[in-house]
Amino acid sequence: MTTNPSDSRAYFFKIDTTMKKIRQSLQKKLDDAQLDITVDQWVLLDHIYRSQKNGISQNELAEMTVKDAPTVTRIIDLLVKKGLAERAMAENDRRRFNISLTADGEKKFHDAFPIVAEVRRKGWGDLSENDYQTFVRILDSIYNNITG
Amino acid sequence: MTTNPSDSRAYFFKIDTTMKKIRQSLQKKLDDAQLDITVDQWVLLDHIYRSQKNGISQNELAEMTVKDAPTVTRIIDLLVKKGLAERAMAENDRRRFNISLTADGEKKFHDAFPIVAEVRRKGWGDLSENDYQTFVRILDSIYNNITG
DNA sequence: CAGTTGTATTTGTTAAAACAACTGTTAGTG
DNA sequence: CACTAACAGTTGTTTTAACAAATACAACTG
Repeated sequence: MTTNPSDSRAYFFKIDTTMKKIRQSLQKKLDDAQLDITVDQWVLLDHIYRSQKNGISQNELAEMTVKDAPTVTRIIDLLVKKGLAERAMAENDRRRFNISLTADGEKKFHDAFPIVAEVRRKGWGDLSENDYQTFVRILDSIYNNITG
Repeated sequence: MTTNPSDSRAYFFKIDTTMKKIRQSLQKKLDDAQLDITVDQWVLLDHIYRSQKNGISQNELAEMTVKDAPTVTRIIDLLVKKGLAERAMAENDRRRFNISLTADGEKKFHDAFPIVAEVRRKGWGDLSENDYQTFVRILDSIYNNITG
């Protein structure tokens, strides 16, 4: 990072390019393992898995992942087509679906998780716990400054 | 961020969602100002502007922005269609184009820049210079760990 | 209880991402 | 010089992003 005034605070590019590299690396490893899912499908799979006790709506998934509703609809279409997730009508609100994983979906989660964890570890390298807390604090702060 | 072991180091989501919010916010402000460009078009516009002395190839733009060559081809198609950029045959290599901005492209850059800068400032808020250096160090480190 | 407002999801469209396959040009090797 | 490999860019296809508009249902208001 230079001290060129027009570059200072040009952190957008860095976040963006770093995230792109992470996505590319993760996608490649998922492909290599022949898991037949994309990174975005993994992200939804992960969120569904973690909230499976109650079942989760598409809108909730959209908000958590910062995707919009149509995007979530289409990714879930793909997950359903692949037999990894299913839509159950919510009994108290017929507009809503409760999304859950099928047995195959849970298996997929468990197959993919170690790969994701490995990329995380590799990316983090030997950065410290202190770094982690600072990093999270800054990201949260940017997030809140932008949305707030 | 919880201390749940399965969540620790789940920094991918945070980078991803923060970047999405930044993009959404910036896109909205570009739209509000009726600048008629997307965030990705802005990113290319910015990189072309900053390397305009020598003229830059599509491949170089692809590498800098971590987009692949077809994506760059198509975004430049759009910039050219909008009259913001132009392709000049490189005189010493007929495979290559030197991409540069038109007068309208430079005007667009100057019109959009304050908006981008404002979103940057808003996102950064009152985080410190020290934070900035740490943030950049960590992002660079992750980038290198992933690609290296 | 009719009418409005709000919510959950889907469909249509344009832009962008990434891979594969292709054209055309350059460089290197025998 | 012919042959091959490497390089720059384009085209085709599937997935994701995001807006707008539509459908269907729920909740509120008078």
